[in-house]
Amino acid sequence: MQNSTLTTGQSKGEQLLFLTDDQLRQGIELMFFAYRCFTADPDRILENYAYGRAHHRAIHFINRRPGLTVNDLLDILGVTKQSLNRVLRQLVEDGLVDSRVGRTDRRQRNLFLTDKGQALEQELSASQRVRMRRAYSTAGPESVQGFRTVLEQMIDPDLRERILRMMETRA
Amino acid sequence: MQNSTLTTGQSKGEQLLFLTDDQLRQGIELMFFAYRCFTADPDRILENYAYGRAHHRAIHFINRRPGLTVNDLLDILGVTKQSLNRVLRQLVEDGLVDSRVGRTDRRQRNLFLTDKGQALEQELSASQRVRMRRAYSTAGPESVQGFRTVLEQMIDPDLRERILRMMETRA
DNA sequence: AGTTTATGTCAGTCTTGTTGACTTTCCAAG
DNA sequence: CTTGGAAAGTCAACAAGACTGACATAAACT
Repeated sequence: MQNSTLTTGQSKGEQLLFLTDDQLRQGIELMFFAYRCFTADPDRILENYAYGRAHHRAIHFINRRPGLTVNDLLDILGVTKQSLNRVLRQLVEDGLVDSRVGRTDRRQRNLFLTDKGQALEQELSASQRVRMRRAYSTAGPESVQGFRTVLEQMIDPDLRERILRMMETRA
Repeated sequence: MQNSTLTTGQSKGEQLLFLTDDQLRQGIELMFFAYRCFTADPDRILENYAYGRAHHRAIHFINRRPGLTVNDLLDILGVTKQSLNRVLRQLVEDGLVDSRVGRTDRRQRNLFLTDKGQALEQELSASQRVRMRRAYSTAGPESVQGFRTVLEQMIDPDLRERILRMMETRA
């Protein structure tokens, strides 16, 4: 009975045993727990600054793509402008983010991290990289390749395309 | 310059190139986007029932370990009892969860899904399993193994132990 | 009998998301 | 040059879901 519930339309060949509902459910739980640990590190740091996860995300992607517009960021984060604006205003007020009027289109705002912002970004991402590095090196390169492949496939195709393009065109 | 920032103490051998800061950052972003897509499916379903992600998590683990106590669930979810209680009370009121007084220790409450609860669980987890199955089958068994290995390593050791034990002792 | 444990509850706060309405700025098409 | 609409910012109100702290109750343990 155990581990034998095959998914619809799957033959019982050994090569497909990783698609049982049980295996899928285990993957689902691993995602839940891993993500929680993954966000716990920066969350602890953010407490000291009275910021939240939303601030972290903004800082991360501004660092990733310096000069991106508010609309770009909205697109990436998938939240409303009102929600992002609250966070962004704080970061600008606190001198972590520089919001410059667009040169070609002056309606737009190009976002940059200040030195202070970069310092926090470094601190936050360092804490996550420590965890990733440990997991990667314990698991080994082949596992990491598989990890990346599956995660990519979990992302909606149109979003995946945008992300992969973003990752290629790195600073 | 690109993709060449080695992490502290890493030799430049090809076998360790997957530990550059860039690679780690890409892993971090993949986690962010994949998790968002991963939760988007059940979130859409939950809207129809006026429930949130917290309800989903409770339902998931009650289904996973029928008869678990409130304390067990608190331990797994890592939230406060006040936070869980709000959710649990709703689920009991709405007839999705059955809270029975413990037989050996009558202070405890053993939690079970009702038929109605199981139906919703099925609907929710099915939507996630569709995504997982698609990702798994596209990526292939070797990638899935790597995916699982890395995720396990991302989880704090003590929590990891408990989870793996939970996965083994499946219903 | 007193203490600890498991659970439940009330009140209040915070972050982060939402919607809706409105203004300002500015580009571009008519 | 005027005007329509897009981009951005702002204000207000609200909800979910996390938190803390205090307190209640029942049961079990010592």
